[in-house]
Amino acid sequence: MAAKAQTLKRSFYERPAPLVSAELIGKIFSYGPLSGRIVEVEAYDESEPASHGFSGPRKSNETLFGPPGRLEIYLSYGVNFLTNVVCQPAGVGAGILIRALEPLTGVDVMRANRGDPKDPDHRLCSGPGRLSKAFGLSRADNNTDLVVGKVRILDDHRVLPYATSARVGISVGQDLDWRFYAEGNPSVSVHAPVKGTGAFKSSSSPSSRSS
DNA sequence: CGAACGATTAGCT
DNA sequence: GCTAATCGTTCGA
Repeated sequence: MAAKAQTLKRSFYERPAPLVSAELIGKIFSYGPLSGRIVEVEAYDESEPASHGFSGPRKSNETLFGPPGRLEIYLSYGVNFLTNVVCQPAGVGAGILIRALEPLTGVDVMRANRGDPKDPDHRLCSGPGRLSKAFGLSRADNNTDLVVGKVRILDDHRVLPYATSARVGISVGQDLDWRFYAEGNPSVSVHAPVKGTGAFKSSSSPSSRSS
């Protein structure tokens, strides 16, 4: 029977970020005619320096400290917009970075938004900056409500197995396994493997792997 | 007030 | 594999 997808309720987001993260894997990220299944996320918390909310509430990260169940769009490296889901009760500053989606509908629009006609489907939303661009999300969409707004996260009751690992792209907080991803899914942004902290010998760089 | 850096990505060696 | 692009925020003098 075709399980109909329904919008996640507010209460879904009103829980700790790592817990919500695990349950977000397999859910559907939807914006108008565009949709994609969530296959990779990372949890963040104000209590650890890896978060851009670590230095406390600011005008720029106001959304992150606001009510749960909203979208926070954040400009990274002055180049890319990253999409976050605000979690926890208000004021905690916890969020979830959406890192990758498996495109479901509106693939042609996504490709147009990305501006690369040759981009294969599985790569359109393979990365936090990429999926934001594919969905046309920018700073103007900051603070969008995921429960009653134009962007929704839907549950079609499909369960997707996931694995966990340390988060990527950060220099601190790597001891926490707060990255959740659908193992084997081609849309997962398989970033560089977690590197050691510089204790490797000079000859131990087997970079002979081809892409 | 100036310098440095970041939850990334695309493009070149 | 490595680095530039690009801008808002943070930190130090």
